[in-house]
Amino acid sequence: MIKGAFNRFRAGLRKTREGMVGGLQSMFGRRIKLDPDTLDQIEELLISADMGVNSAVAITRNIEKRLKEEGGQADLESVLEVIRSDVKQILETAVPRIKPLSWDVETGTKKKKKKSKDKGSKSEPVTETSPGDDVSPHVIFVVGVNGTGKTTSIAKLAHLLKGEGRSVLLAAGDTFRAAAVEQLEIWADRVGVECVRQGAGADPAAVVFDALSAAKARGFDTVIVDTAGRLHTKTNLMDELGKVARVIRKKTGRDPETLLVVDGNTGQNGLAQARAFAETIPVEGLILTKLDGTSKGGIVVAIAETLGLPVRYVGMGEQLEDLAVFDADQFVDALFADWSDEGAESEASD
RNA sequence: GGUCAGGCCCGGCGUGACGCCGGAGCACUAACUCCGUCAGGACUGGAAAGUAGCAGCGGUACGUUUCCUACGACGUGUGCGCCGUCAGCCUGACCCAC
Repeated sequence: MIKGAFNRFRAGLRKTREGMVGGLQSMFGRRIKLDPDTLDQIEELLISADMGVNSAVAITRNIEKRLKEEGGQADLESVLEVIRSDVKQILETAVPRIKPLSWDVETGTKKKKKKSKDKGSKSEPVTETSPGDDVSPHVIFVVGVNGTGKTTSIAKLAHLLKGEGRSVLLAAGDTFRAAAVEQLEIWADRVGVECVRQGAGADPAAVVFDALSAAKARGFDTVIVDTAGRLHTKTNLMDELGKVARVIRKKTGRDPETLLVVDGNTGQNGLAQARAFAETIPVEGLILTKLDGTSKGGIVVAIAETLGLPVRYVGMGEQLEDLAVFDADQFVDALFADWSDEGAESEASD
């Protein structure tokens, strides 16, 4: 099971890995010397993998330190080791840094503000609700710009959660795009979960409202809400998201688990998207899609570093099974897989 | 099929939001082929005096504008409120029937 996920990471990240690790190798061979030129090249390489300038600079600085310790010269493995542990650290210490402006101010309800944030558990990102309780269902609110793969990811996610024994209800909140509702229904059918819908052009908040009462009445423990794709620059549409989120909170008494879907090929614009969404609603994490076949896998690092948004799930393929819970360890290992295979992984002290 | 709840659609009004365009104010903008004032210096003159005029300063045109102020036109997967038609469509919960 774990091995399977790891292999999927490994396969999906092939291009990123080849670009980065392969680049290092072809640039320097097995030994790397300490001089400004070399460091510049390394930094550039990291940036071109979309890790973000800040991360790249920080990592490069650590490499420099390491090289000094080793007498101005080191082999490829120890440099990779620095990169690897730095990346891991950035991913694991991600803490949300962006709060929606005036989110708490205009809340109509003064219900108990459940701020149960258990960031620690990576293996179980979904806050748990046991099916038996008459607690409100757990709501996963999926948002993102157009064409990032929201609907598909929802299907995969539903599949994944259903496999964990949860009863999942989908809410067809994309009332805008032609045939989006039908598409979600088809997926629901295929996955084998229920789906609440209304006609095209309906108010998404109304659909969600219906879905929540349906979930309560029929005893579903998890509701996944689809939304229409929207450009993060359209403020009125972002407001609409806020409205839906408020409806969810009012109805369930707590914030939904909001996941932002980002196309793994997007590069730096992903940052802008994440920021815009996070400023409107409390985004908890990301689903990074289409990571197979992209060489920009480093964007994970940039987002974690600058916005503090952790990646929760990763999409890497067409199949229903091609969505994996993101795990920093596996990710990093997969990112450097070919080289750690060549022995010397005993050096990994952490 | 019934009850309740909500949404969408149609016509009209008001008020906001956003986008876009226009013009206005502000701001910025002439090293040089703009104006004024022209230190220094230059030129004419024996001198008195005068001439052209750089930098600086003050204006003005062409132009620019990320931001700022107020306005107008157009637009909207835009919020709120109201009036009308209440014909239609969709969804949820509960009940009844099968």
